Amino acid sequence: MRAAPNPARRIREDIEGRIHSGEWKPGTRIPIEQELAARYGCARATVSKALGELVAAGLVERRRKAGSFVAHPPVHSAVMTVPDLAELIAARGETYRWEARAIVRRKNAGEADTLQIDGIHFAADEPFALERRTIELAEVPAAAEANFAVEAPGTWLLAHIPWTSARHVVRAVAATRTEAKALATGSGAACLQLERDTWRGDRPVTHVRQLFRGDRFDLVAEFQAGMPRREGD
Amino acid sequence: MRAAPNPARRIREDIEGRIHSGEWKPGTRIPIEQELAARYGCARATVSKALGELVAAGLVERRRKAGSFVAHPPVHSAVMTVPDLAELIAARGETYRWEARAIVRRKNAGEADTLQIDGIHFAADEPFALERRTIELAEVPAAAEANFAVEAPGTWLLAHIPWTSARHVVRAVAATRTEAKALATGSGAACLQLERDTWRGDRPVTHVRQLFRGDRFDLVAEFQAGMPRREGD
DNA sequence: TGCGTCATTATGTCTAGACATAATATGAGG
DNA sequence: CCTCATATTATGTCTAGACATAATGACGCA
Repeated sequence: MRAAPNPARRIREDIEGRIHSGEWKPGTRIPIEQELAARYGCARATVSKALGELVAAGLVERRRKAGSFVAHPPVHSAVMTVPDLAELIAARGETYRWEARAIVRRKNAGEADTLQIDGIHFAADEPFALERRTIELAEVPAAAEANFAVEAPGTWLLAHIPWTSARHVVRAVAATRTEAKALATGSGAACLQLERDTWRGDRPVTHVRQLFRGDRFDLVAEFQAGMPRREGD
Repeated sequence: MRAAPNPARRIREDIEGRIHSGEWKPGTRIPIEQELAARYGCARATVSKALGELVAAGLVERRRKAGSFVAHPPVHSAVMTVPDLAELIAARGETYRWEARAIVRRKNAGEADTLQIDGIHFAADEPFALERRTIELAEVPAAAEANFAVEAPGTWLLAHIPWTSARHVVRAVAATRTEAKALATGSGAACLQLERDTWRGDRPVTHVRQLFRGDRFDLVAEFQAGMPRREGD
């Protein structure tokens, strides 16, 4: 007879429950793995795996010899998804269109060439976001061949270029007169500005600045204390 | 002789490297676990563990029977830290102050009581953020005893109340005349609005709306493709 | 008392093998 | 040619045992 279909999961959820219910407060020592193994009737490796997942979730801390402890107040962080605009707009049921305004290849003396692209993302034929993007041609030579007049650079890059780290800065700004005109809104309108720098290793790949009309766009971030879960878990 | 001090890690880093270098492009099939085990001279469980970590990192997808594949464009998501304002301002080297404007206990017929708190966060005696918070007293009875005229509710809640999930919505809005006055800025100024709903299980704990002057506050989010690593790994 | 050493302990990692499970590929029958 | 049942296959999970490693705490010596 199998003890249970999913011991590791059962252990994880049990401990999660005790932490969330407040039964085990931050700093509380969790029984040693041997004991948990005995209690749940499984191997120590299974307990260890469950605890490992709880560590990854930020709920538990482990120290050799000392033991496992309930982690101190979960860091208040959230996973923000920065979607590909084409997909996001399609998901809303509106037709997406990209319109390039200017594509400039900049030859920097001594430095690497860059490609700078200005354009507008449309949703249902209304301007949705302004974008200015800089691509480092040294890191992304293939970009010189891509036709950004037709395909949005974000979509193209996502499909072609691997990156390893990114930094986002979100800020509220007032639209300048030019920006307001391009976004079909009033001068000084509140806009959400999203800046993103992307690197591969320690070398910059691309920089984007996207400007959204504040009344047309929200950024949503979710956080599950416990697990950065992937679907149906 | 031991094969190597850290096979799992070696495997993970090797595969990571191949993906980031572009040698294995998105969609590429990764050799089956048996073969990797043979190649690296270790047990299949070890390979499986390494692949599991790469899945958690979003670099790899695994499908039963089909095999393991290099994941398609890493989901463009980022970890956004939503700091406690008192800490954030202290970290800037400015003095923090909370000023409550109105504390209202709302008795809702048939529903649970709520506590609504309006106030302002100050940094260096300048208004930094407006806040309106609603606390569900059914979930947080202790809140009735707390003195929110003195202590900021966010700080108090973080220290006292466990939560399990949160949802954030970030938006750019124009300040109303009242809001602008409270923030010492002009009417219609672009502000970053952060709304946060927090739950314990499926029951709401608190709702906050914070309004920041756009020229005084950024939200920064970082993302490391590869691993939501914790220290020195 | 104070300090360095060493045994102990709990986690960290790995192995070899087993069985479960889901999805694909194959083949039989219509 | 299409459809459904079946065999195959690669991942998913678990076990029992082994050894590594780091940190603690106890012991003994100065």
